[in-house]
Amino acid sequence: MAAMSYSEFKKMVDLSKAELCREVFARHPGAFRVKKEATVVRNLERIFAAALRIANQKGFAAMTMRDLSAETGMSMGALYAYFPAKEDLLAMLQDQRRSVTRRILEQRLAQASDPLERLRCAVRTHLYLSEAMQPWFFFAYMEARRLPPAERRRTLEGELATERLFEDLLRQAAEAGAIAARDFRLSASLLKAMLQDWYLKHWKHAGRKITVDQYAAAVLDQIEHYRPGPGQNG
Amino acid sequence: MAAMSYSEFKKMVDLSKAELCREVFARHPGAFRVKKEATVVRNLERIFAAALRIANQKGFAAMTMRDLSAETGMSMGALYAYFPAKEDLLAMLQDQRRSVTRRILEQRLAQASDPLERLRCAVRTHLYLSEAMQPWFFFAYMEARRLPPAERRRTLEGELATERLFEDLLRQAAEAGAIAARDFRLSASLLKAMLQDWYLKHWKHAGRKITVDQYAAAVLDQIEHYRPGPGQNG
DNA sequence: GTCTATATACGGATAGAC
DNA sequence: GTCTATCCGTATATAGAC
Repeated sequence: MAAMSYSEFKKMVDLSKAELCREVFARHPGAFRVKKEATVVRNLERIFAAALRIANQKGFAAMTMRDLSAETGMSMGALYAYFPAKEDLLAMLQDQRRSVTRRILEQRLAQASDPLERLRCAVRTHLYLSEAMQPWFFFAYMEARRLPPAERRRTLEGELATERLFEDLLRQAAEAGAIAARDFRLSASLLKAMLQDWYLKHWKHAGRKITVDQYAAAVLDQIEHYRPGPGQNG
Repeated sequence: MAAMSYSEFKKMVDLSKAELCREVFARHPGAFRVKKEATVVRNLERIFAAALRIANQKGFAAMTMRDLSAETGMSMGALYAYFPAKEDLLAMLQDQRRSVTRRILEQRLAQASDPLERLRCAVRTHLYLSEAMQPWFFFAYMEARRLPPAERRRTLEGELATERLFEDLLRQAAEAGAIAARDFRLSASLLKAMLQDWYLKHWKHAGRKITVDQYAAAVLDQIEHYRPGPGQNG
């Protein structure tokens, strides 16, 4: 498989707002007082967009239902037809991000078999996902603490699973001789930190006109050109 | 200068809770209704420790003054003798972290002149600071959004200044031939992400029994052993 | 399905005693 | 310096009309 770029990724994977909302509706059939899919999807789009915009600016706790009402143009009564409590809106956003990430990552990885290509694919896919859904990823990271214990555990476990995936991919690439050996667990940790910085400091990278493809190249460059051995350092 | 370890760092730099509180008192003379230094320091210790513990667990906005009262054992009335409003407590914590970071980083860097040593010193010092003051750094990162615009700008500018410092250190080390050339600005960005992950995911690293010295070595290893050139990749 | 109006509770901040 | 008691605004959530 040739290296996929972000624009190709976007053509192949539908992460449109409408599609995300349709999935939420499909995954939680009885969760809404409103029953007509088109209506639910249309209003969820407004709610999610507004909630992510406000919460990512001043924090979910500081966002009031009145803020959300004003930003969506919906009344408070109408909002409560789409989630039983404010806290459930938070869980919905977290859950959808996690579900999409896992699904897409698995799909994309299944298409590559060469170890180095799999590693590159995973890095790029993670960055592309967080680019296409930046507000969702930022929100999930910053608000993970506020989840109820059960949801919190699931999010944490998802994070660790992703990290273990990267650890395995690094190890397999090294065993195939494609990259140099190293401390795979610690390297996976550092790699994850770099991937997360892409969506956590999105405004900074955007201001510098760095594209997600350039960022992916820089991260992969750093990983692939690590060559331990007798150094030139004193 | 020989490589400094975390235990040596802690012997030389006093980042005890009492010392931090003494500095806050010294830096804001008229800010407290209570005037006796010993009393202010003793109570600030309790307040800061409790506030960081609660806020880092569930977020500053979700921490109520009643929570803080219970955790400190002080009454609400007493608390308000140490800050005019909840928001000012937030600013105080942010401000003190920023002030300490800038001061210590400058002090330590002034002691090294060799470019590679300066780079290593900066990386280690940043990690050691965030290890010694982990709750402060975590808090500052997660709650930066909630600051009033003026304070917010100062924090942001401090972050960018630190990143520019790392960019310069990388460039100078490369010009001295100590490390390979690369995109210095982007590399500084990635470096910063790795440094921040140390305190953002502190529980994870601690659970894996990674010491801050091991982490520093891994980060420096990755930077110093980057060797672009004809690769073994297909 | 959506709106207006409101019940109910909780949080920040202060007054005034000791 | 610290405590108790309380004021008052504001937040979530709901009831019931349309």
